[in-house]
Amino acid sequence: MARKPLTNPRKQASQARSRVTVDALVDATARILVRDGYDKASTNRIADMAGVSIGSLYQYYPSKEALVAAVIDRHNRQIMRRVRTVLTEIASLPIERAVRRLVAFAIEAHRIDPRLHRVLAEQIPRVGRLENVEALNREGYALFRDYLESRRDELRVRDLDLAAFVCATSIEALTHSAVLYHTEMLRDAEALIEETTRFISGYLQPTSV
Amino acid sequence: MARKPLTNPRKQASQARSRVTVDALVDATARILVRDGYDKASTNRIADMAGVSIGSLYQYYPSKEALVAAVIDRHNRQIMRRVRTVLTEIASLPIERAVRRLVAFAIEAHRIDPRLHRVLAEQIPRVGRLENVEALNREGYALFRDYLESRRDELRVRDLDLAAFVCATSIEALTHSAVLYHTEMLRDAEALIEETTRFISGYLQPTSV
DNA sequence: GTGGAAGGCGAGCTATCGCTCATACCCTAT
DNA sequence: ATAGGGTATGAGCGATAGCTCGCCTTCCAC
Repeated sequence: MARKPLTNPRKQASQARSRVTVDALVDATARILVRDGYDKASTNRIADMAGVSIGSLYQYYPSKEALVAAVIDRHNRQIMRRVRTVLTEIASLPIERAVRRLVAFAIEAHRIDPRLHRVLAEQIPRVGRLENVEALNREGYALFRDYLESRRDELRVRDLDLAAFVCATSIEALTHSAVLYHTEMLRDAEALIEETTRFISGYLQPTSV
Repeated sequence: MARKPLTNPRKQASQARSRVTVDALVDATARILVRDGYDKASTNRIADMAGVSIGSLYQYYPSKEALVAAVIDRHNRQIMRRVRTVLTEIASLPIERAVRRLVAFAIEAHRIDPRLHRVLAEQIPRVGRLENVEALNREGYALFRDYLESRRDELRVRDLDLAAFVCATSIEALTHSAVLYHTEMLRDAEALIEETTRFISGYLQPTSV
């Protein structure tokens, strides 16, 4: 079951001029994915929108999948940078406040570019970037697990790995679903944040109320 | 923003012979989606696998998307039938037992054909079946909400709609993720069910412990 | 038993896809 | 100022996609 299509860049751009080209290509790929979807995102069209010839495209990326992978990787790097920042910020906060901050962050993050987020979420599996994404997910769990570890004696949960999985997966699903499919909920985002916080911290803490 | 590609069947099969043909087409589409993915699922290939000519394929479905939509609709009907059954079964159960049953069911349901479930989940948006799926989701929420309503005085949650959304989304996300991306968790499925049940019913009930 | 509708067939059309390659321009180190 | 690698170009190739259309077969009401 050998994976044929190479999804890694072909060569590094070394001069400033070509770095512009590469950026334009990745940007154009993202824009077309959002505007037209994966099927309509042909390499010719991407090159066109980037204002670059098809030949140049293939200088840097061996396939359409490689371009999509580049968009995914870039997006994930941005998200993970934010995630790390937030998790550092909450390190010293008590559980409920920490959870509230995390939930608010998750909503913000989904709101940045919901349509790109959605298209990428859909395309990740077929571009073989699942492993990378899973790796980042696991990093996220691990970071949150560390936080839980530091508050262990305030928790009622036993298995911290499991708890981190439960919390992270739920927060992501709830915010994802609310932002993408139930936008009416965001009219009162406070209520959503409040309820989710109660949900999660009620699970973690012995009995808050 | 008119949707061009028609995704509805072209005509109803009236004779037994043609119903067989239509079934074969939908089956073949599902099998090819699972085996080769959406990109490789050409109409020629589908007709081939169904043992039917492309001409016949286009008698009943105007496009590849329509076929995928047919698979999605059929799959969703099956799932929803089960969901309704389970929600009827749990109607008389106390909260914790009801939630446990629901969680166990969700895992079962995801395990039936995980790969088909996954491919369909990925393809739903591009086939414009989102509305249908959302409608079914909402039916699911509503049914669960009815259950909550019947146990209102045992609950500590105020907004039942919100609570139903929170519970349903979380259960689906946790079981989905566990079955598709963290299969190692299923080695001890009991633990997962137990924890999720604690998670959800702890949120719903005043203070169980 | 026959005529018309329902069903089935598949060669082949057009469009577009991903991608290559021969050619030419730009930049920088010497 | 020039050599030579880095960069950019786009016509066009072979493959395959979705899909049509003219024709044949099967079914069924009468």
